[in-house]
Amino acid sequence: MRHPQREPAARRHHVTVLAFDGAAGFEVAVATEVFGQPIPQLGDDWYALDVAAPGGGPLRAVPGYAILAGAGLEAARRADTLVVTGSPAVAAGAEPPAAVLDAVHDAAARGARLVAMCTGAFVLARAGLLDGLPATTHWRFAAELAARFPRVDVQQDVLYVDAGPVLTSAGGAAGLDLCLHVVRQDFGAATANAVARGLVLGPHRHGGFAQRAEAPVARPGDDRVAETMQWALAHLDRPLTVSELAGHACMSPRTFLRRFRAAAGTSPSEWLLEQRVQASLPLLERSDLPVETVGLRVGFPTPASFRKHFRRTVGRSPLQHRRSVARAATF
DNA sequence: TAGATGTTCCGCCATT
DNA sequence: CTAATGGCGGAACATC
Repeated sequence: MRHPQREPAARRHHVTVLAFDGAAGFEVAVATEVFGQPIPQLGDDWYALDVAAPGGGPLRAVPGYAILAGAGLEAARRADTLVVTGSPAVAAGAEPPAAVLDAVHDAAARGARLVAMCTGAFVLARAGLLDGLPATTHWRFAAELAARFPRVDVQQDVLYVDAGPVLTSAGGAAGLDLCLHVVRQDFGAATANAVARGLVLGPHRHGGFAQRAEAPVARPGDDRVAETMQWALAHLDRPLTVSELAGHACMSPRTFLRRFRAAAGTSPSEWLLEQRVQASLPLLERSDLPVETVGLRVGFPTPASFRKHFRRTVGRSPLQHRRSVARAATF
């Protein structure tokens, strides 16, 4: 399942989201949004998802509502990937339910992949499954995690850590990044991007996909692509061709194209267009430069091409955008 | 608006 | 044997 771009999985990849009383509802929601939404283009070659809780049925969630788990913990026995959610209580020192720890142990023994978001790391740590491994959690709890589980190599200030079979993420939205990272591993960057788009997750992840995050899993060569993306961002104003970028990455254009798509999920030219449009936004919003000049600054040689691509991604013309933002700013 | 010209990018395949 | 590479052709696309 590591690099399934090769061929479709023979059977569906089973994801079980494990939750218990006092669950952090947001974590459960993030996992079910990413893994539980069908992708029409993929049909059955996609995840099958369960939400499992001890005994099944309703459980109190933290923001003041209930979650109705569709399955009991026995569902976790089928899981290829077990998403372990936590609760504020376990972060504060409460013992996770024994049945939950059992399910986690069982999954680990079977070689299932364990994905913990935020306080879920405390559950894995309590199960002893993070010993000797790098892991992370919400910054508010990182010191607590390190103090209580000294054998865990707690990473501060990262969005998520991929330590092979055990993955952990920081709090809140970082869980989304981790889940998308998992999708990317299983189905490739293009599919992960499609899921992100479906969630209307902004493309404005500074520096592009491969840049953000430590991604310890990055394959050799991804850094050269990432560096080249970084370099391209700093030189958007000049015309950038694929062969130029490839040269910068010390690869043939053909290989660069392949690597780029694997890392970013899109083609260099499409990515460049997106970056150029993104770069034009602050100039339109916070300067009085003529539209043509803004276009030139971000690498659109003619106003026509600037307008066209701007409209395609933003949905309105550069001038319309400037005006609507200016109006918003007066309020 | 139509058309000439250049670019991109992907399948194919021999090579490493 | 597998995996990655990079050259080639050509369709699709962008540009002026």
